[in-house]
Amino acid sequence: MSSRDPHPLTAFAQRLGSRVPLSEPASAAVLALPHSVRVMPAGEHIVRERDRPSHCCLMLSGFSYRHKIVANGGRQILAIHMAGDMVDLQNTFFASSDHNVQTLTQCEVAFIPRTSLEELAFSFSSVGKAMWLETLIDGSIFREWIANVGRRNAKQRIAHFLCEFAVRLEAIGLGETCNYELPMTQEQIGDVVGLTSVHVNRTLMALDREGLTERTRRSVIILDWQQLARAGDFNTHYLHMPEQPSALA
Amino acid sequence: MSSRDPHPLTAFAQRLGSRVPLSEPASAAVLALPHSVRVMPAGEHIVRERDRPSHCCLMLSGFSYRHKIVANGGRQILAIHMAGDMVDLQNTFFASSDHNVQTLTQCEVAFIPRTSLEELAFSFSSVGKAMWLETLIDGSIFREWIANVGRRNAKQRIAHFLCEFAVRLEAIGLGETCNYELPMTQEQIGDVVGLTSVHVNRTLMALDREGLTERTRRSVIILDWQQLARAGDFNTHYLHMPEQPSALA
DNA sequence: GGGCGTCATTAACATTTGTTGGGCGACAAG
DNA sequence: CTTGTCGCCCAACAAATGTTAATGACGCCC
Repeated sequence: MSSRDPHPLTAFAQRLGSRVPLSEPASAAVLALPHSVRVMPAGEHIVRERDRPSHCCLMLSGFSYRHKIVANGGRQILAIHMAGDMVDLQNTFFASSDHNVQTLTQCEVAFIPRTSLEELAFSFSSVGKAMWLETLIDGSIFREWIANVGRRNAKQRIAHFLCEFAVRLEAIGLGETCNYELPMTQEQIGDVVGLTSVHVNRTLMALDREGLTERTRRSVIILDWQQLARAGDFNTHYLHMPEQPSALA
Repeated sequence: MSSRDPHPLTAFAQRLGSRVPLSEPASAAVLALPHSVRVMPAGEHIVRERDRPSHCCLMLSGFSYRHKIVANGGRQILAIHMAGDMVDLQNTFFASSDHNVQTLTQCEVAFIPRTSLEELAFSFSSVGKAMWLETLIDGSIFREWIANVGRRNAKQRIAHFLCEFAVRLEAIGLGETCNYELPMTQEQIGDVVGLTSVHVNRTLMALDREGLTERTRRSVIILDWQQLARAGDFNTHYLHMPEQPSALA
């Protein structure tokens, strides 16, 4: 492994360490996890519903999403994942997956055997606790999304999503909070917030017209963070970030 | 502790054991957890948003619910909890709670210190794994709820909720699947499925008229399980129950 | 450079869901 | 027994969102 090609699990170890301080040996054990790195094109399945995944997948770059298909063929996106996210702690301990995971863009992913991860979690309680915290944060985001689709109107939902994406991107050091690429079609945004693509379009245009955002294709510029956050009833509390960036609401 | 008053944590130990087999000492350690039992009247707060809970709370009897309040004063219920559920694994490891938990009926709850629970989880990996599984199942239910409010219409949402409640009640040995007491007002049901109480009423009446259910006050009788499950796009898969009752869809 | 497919945009119209407000019955408090 | 409150039920109307369909822009492949 050359210096131009750092160890692929470094970012993961740092992320866990930011939740719970890791001792030197614990950190080394994380880096020693067996894994294989794969590059996957956009639109490919990482996990399918009813699969019994034997590996857990860690995002190294790119974006992926979880989703479910409902009776009438509608699709609901349940989460968006980006670099550093553990994509399948959610399913690996179940007998079979209850939802799909698919790449949104081209992705580099590291596959780690479920059993190795499990052993590690119970050999180093610091690592176990950090991983547990990660799953709890996933849960917290799920809860916020329930509230978002259940009790907010179209404008609030979309504003909230734009804010969340911005904050999460910045937290991992990709893009500025107020100017980023959103790698999704309006139909996919609709599947996130429980709206049709037509209504997503109406609402995005309205946000632009009101001067809160400025979009061109996939790029989003947030012109007035305070107002957008207010419009989306957004607050970083539920993200439980290690240190709260004080600049944001 | 007399024989008429069994150890309050027995059910909890059994529940964990149904997920991951527990050795004799592991099981004993669960029962040895320090705890204090309290009876709480209906409508009381167990956890408030922004609290830093030092104790985790285990439901012994009764029903409680998690919820968030959004900008316009709307409320979204995020989960319903019943006997045997661990109410606050969700929050105890965070610096502060991101939502509220409140009793729905009178409840008996056992408060267990967070630190004891944490120590136990890392002393006995079987217990740790079982607890982890519990939180993953909570997450799975959250995901299903996102899909429910995001992509199903009123009839589907409510039918789905009625089915879920029925199956969960039966799983813990309370009430039959097709005839139970639902301890919620129609407004609270609305807060679960993201609808107004007026529309919940319309929809419940329609289910009755179509012969799928029969209700009087808080009692629900499911006349045609198959059809109700189909109407609600309901399937027990996401509940990840230890043994699937084959009688249900 | 031309052709093709995907995606954003818009409009007209349909449907679902929300809002308001009133009546009624069950239950609890006095 | 009376009264008040709460929750269920209902109807008329309002608003939000979905549906369908057409158009144009853009990027990609040959």
